[in-house]
Amino acid sequence: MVAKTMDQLVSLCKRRGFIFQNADIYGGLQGVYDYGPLGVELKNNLKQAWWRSMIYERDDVEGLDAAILTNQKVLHYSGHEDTFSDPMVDCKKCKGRFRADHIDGKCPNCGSTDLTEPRPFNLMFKTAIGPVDDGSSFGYLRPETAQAIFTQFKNVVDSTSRKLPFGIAQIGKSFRNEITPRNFIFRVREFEQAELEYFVMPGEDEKWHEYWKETRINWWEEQGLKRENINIYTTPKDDLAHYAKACYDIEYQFPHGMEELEGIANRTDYDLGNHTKAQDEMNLTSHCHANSDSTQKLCIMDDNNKWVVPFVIEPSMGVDRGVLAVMTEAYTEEELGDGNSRIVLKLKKHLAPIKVAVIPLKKNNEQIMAKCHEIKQNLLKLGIGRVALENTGNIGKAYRRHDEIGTPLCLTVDFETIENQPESVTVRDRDTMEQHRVNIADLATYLRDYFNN
RNA sequence: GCGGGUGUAGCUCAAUGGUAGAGCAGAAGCCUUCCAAGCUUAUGACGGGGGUUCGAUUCCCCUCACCCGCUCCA
Repeated sequence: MVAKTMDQLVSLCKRRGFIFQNADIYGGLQGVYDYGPLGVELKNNLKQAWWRSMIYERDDVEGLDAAILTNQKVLHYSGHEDTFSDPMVDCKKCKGRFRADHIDGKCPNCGSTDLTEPRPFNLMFKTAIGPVDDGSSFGYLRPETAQAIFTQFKNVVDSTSRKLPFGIAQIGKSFRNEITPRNFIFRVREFEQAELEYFVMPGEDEKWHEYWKETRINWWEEQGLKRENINIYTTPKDDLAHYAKACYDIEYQFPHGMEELEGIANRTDYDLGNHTKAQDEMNLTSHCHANSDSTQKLCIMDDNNKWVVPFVIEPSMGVDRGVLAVMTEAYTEEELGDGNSRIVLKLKKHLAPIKVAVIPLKKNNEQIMAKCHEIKQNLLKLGIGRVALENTGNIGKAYRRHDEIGTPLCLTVDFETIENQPESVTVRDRDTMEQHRVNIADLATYLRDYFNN
């Protein structure tokens, strides 16, 4: 049966080249990981699946790839500078918030001792911009990709003639100086997000919030996660982030527990309200930061020719967490009888790092090797993804190796291939281990059908 | 950040105050070899720094990283 611990996954990731500790040869860097040869393929495939479903398969979402370096004002008006700083405690009685190191267990406001535990805020990475590092010119590494979507809202609307509802999607790195990175790539300091900000008419926000919850659950199931391993957590009103009216978490049964994979928040008009100029004219429902610096009105014309600041529904996924989830789900240890077993990564085929392995039955036979090279070159033209030539020289090892990295199909060139007509190879299925012969002339059609279904 | 634990080869483990051993993986080679076969050859480690000691992988201190709990939420 399936026995999976984080240790097993970490071991597989290193052994096979999915994920390595960053700066490994110097002892590592806490909460930072690098994706290896197979990991980068898997992660790219997952991001591509997201991008396809968000943008190519829809008519109402545009893409964006904004900078990581962020103008300080963006994160000032977004509220991050206020809420994301030193460890803070909240007074549960008067709701005051204080730096943990400035008080000693007692609220300086009302005297209550009913305080929350110190919590880390403002974990943003600050960096000097320009040649002189005297503190006069600095920016931040973005702590989330979302803010650039809000600050570029007007430019996107103006350049694409969008009407509500519509969305802007973005994938990219974000940085948070987490106090406690933990659980492999689950909580890290440099991570990748895939975020959609979906702009809707105020009043229609709750409907769309439900819509995106269902849509995103379905997408995760398409990535191979079993519904029984997914939990939908509805954040209680009292625990909601300052910007959210409501929030669902899509949680997944990771090796270390049921934890958040994606958040789907109703952010109302808080973000656009924070960043817009002329806030007084906007009929904002949120309590926004007074903004004296913005140069644009972040609103859109509705059907009645009235300007409106849209509400925002935000499905925000952790890409690294997604990689961890699909690997967790796919990791399978199977008994084969006689004390024999194999590890199989039963990834969905669109996610598999290597789509097809071409394997010589005997690696020191020139004819077989030549045929393998020829087949590999021809398969590359299909555009189905990475095709690997596997020449370890032992057919059983090659199959086990590709089981472990999730390669869906192995093609083996044997003596029959080079001696008989028409030329054929065996095709071996990762999950069933069954194989059958396919003529080389039919391979292109066979593989296209296989990978398109 | 606090408390607890761990760190020996690519992976999984062993031994030891006298300078480290195995299985598997990886490399080269032989074999008409379809589910981790066999044989030959070569290769590979005490996380880092300091201290005690004639001598430290082992004992002590510091540091780095990972794991568990508190915490967190992409």
